Amino acid sequence: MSNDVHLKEALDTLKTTGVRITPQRHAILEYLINSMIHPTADDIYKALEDKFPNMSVATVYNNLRVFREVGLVKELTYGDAASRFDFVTNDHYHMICESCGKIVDFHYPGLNEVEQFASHVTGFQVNSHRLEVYGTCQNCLTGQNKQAL
Amino acid sequence: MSNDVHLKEALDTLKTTGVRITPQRHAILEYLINSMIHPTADDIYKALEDKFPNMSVATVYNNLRVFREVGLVKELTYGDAASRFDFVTNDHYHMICESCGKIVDFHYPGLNEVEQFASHVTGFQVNSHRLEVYGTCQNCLTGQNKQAL
DNA sequence: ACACTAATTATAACGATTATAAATTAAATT
DNA sequence: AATTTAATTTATAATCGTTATAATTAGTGT
Repeated sequence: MSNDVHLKEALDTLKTTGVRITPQRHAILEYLINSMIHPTADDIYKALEDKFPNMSVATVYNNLRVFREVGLVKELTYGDAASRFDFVTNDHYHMICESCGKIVDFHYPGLNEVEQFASHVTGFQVNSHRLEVYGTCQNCLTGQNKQAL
Repeated sequence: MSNDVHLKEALDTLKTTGVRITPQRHAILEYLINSMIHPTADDIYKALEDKFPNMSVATVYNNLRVFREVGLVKELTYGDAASRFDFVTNDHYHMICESCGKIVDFHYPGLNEVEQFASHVTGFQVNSHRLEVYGTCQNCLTGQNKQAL
């Protein structure tokens, strides 16, 4: 599915949910959809400061929260470090480079059985799960491109 | 394996690694091993303030970092919210109640194949993975014990 | 017991995120 | 198109978890 369609559908979702479509929201969504880097709030803020010189960081955070609540966006949290935001398309997991911080999507089928198993042993009603794989990317393995996570 | 043995082994690990065993470290380790709540740094700080009225929060954080580096402790990060710390015994995953924040351990075999698969598709060299299942615990399902996460 | 170095303490600083209040604006209604 | 109103944005300050700093204290091998 093309990015244009994704954007159009996202805007529809907002309309349906009664969330106003402001230029800032439009731009943030567009950036999120086209971005491949799983950006932080600050990445987005910086990327849009040419188009919106007066936009506040709070606006970015506020709208990312709105998008998350509506289900358009997933927040990936990393302790003290800044959260990264991911436009929701279809289910995928993340492979994270511990050397340079790069995040690569990968698809993997049914971890439903893990959910079922966990539900059975703990007695919890399961809603979702989170899986991340950590390692080192090819770039970092061959020595180039070192930078802090 | 009993908690006493765990503590003794942990102290051995420290000795072997050349990490000094201070009363504070002893107490933090002991608390971590006996605690079932996957405490935050602040939980630990508060729990030990009777025994160590002059202990600094920094000491707790410093030592948790040391323990993590030596492999005795795992840090579970949750975005803006405080990290929780888990004494490493054998491999297990976490079931997290989204209503009250309770964390329950559960064991599950080989997710190695996921690691292998991910490594294959992404070209990363895999080090580890993280899996968490989210849901609602029995207590919260039946309505009691509501509190913020 | 001594000396050497690491660990602790107290405090300030940091960075990500959120709360607040005033100003602006999207969009429903006329 | 003008009006209205509540939602949104902005600017700023505040919050909270965590880390850096520098001075003091205390483990541990000799």
